[in-house]
Amino acid sequence: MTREEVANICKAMSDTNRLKIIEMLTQGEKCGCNLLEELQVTQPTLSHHMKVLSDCGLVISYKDGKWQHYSINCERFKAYKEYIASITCCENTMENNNPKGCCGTKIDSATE
Amino acid sequence: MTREEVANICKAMSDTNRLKIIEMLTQGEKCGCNLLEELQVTQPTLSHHMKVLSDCGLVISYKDGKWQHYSINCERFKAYKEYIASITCCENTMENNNPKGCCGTKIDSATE
DNA sequence: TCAATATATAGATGACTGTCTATATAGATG
DNA sequence: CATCTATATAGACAGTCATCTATATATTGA
Repeated sequence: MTREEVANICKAMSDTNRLKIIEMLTQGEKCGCNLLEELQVTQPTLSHHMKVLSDCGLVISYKDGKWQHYSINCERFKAYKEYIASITCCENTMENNNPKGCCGTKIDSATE
Repeated sequence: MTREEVANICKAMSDTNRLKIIEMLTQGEKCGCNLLEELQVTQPTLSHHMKVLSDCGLVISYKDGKWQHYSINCERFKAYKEYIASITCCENTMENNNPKGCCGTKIDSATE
């Protein structure tokens, strides 16, 4: 997953309404009208949010009659989780040297 | 961590330059001039990015002479990781019922 | 076929964002 | 003090975003 893809996913998740949608989808797939009931937005606004979530690959959907069913794209979200997990801090620096507390590791290179 | 805080962190991470900065800080703390060397932006733009990362609590800094040292706020980032980890999909739904593949779990509630 | 329902698209608008140039502030050094 | 270096602030600008209203499309059911 490229840095740009991660940035796009983060952008999609940078809205509280979309975060709420993702949280709801954690419980399993939902159709648009189900999601709409829980959000204080109009239907076109929800449609816009679902497009944003779909475009970055975080959400997948299929049509079933007049309903559009949405769910989290597990594989895609897993890749995102792995990127986030790779952002370490205390985990891998405290072992080496830690002169100034939790994150205060020394700079190993030059320029100082 | 509230949904709004998560959204703010995601927004801060929704820019490739800021993601690169975070990746660099994974190796340990860095001063502004170190970061600037690796990015194709002007110094005021970097300053802006560091403010965004600081304002959402993802990055902390201290002044040392004329240098400003930045590092990842471990606790804050850990809380973010925990939120992301709580967004489950296959992990907890496949055990129950899974009629349509990976994410196609049935809706347990009403409205259909 | 007609009406109701679910969803998408088009277009508008006010707010926010990433970037720049210009300038200010502050510490280090000769 | 004067100069260099590191960083921050101010202001501008083009682009993007979340939201709305209005409207179109598509499916279901009487």
